[in-house]
Amino acid sequence: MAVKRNTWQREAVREALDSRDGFVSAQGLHQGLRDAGSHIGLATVYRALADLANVGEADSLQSPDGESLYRACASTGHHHHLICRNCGLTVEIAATEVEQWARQTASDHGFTDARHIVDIFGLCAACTAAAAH
Amino acid sequence: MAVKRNTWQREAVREALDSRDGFVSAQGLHQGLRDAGSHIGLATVYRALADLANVGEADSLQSPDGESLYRACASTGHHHHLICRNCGLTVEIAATEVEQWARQTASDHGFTDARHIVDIFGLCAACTAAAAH
DNA sequence: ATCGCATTTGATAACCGTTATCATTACGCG
DNA sequence: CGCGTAATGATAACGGTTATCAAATGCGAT
Repeated sequence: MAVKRNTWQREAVREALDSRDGFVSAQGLHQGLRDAGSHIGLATVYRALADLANVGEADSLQSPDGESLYRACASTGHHHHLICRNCGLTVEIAATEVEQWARQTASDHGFTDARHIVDIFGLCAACTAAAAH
Repeated sequence: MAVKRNTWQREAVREALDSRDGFVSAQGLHQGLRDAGSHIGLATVYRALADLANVGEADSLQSPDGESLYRACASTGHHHHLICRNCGLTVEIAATEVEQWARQTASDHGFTDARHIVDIFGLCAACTAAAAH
């Protein structure tokens, strides 16, 4: 484990992730890769995603029903998401103020190594209209 | 299913939830009830918690490792939590500013019916000290 | 108070996503 | 080219949640 090797599988996962706009589940990504003809294994997808998340190249969050969702992450900066609970549309939101608030609040209470979960679930304009009829 | 019946089990779950300060996992709550001498079943705890969450008497969130956590929801006001990822210590934090920010951000993007998840996970002072030696 | 019946309960099995296992493959360096 | 070792992948194990279904129980009607 001393050195990370460059395998085509890892690249495939990275690319597949980049090519998607919203969040994808590990299984979804795996399915997509298989459909595209790749013989990549499920376990490998999980490992690759976990690695990407560790290095900071991907963001992960838990969907309301317990799945882990991943998303290619603009390398710099940490941002949050506004997610349509109906169609899955995802909007990135910069939240500098919230960042600061979170850090501040955590240290006010003596907490260290603070990570925060800040995500907003709602109905996007389109789905709101569709639901209103 | 037309009418909800009042069973002692449902009450037991509600009270057990009220008596706890932070978030509890369904299994944790079940364990606690069993320890307290109750013969309540695991499935029932899950059902009761889901019901409470539906009615709005409880809030639920997903822990980073995929468990569903529940907490009694103070009827008035909505607040967030600072949770020690090691010992589970939970501190309630008022977040008026964040509330407002979330609502604003959502509507800025045309989203409606916005709920937000805002929680901070970290290491509390005690656990930080313990981990540092 | 009692009856009747539909809802709820509870032990367990099924489910689903994730992680571990371990023999096999193949990257990377000399 | 060849070796050592990390990565892969099929599958089993795992843990939390949900479904199943017979038995128990609340609740309105009597």
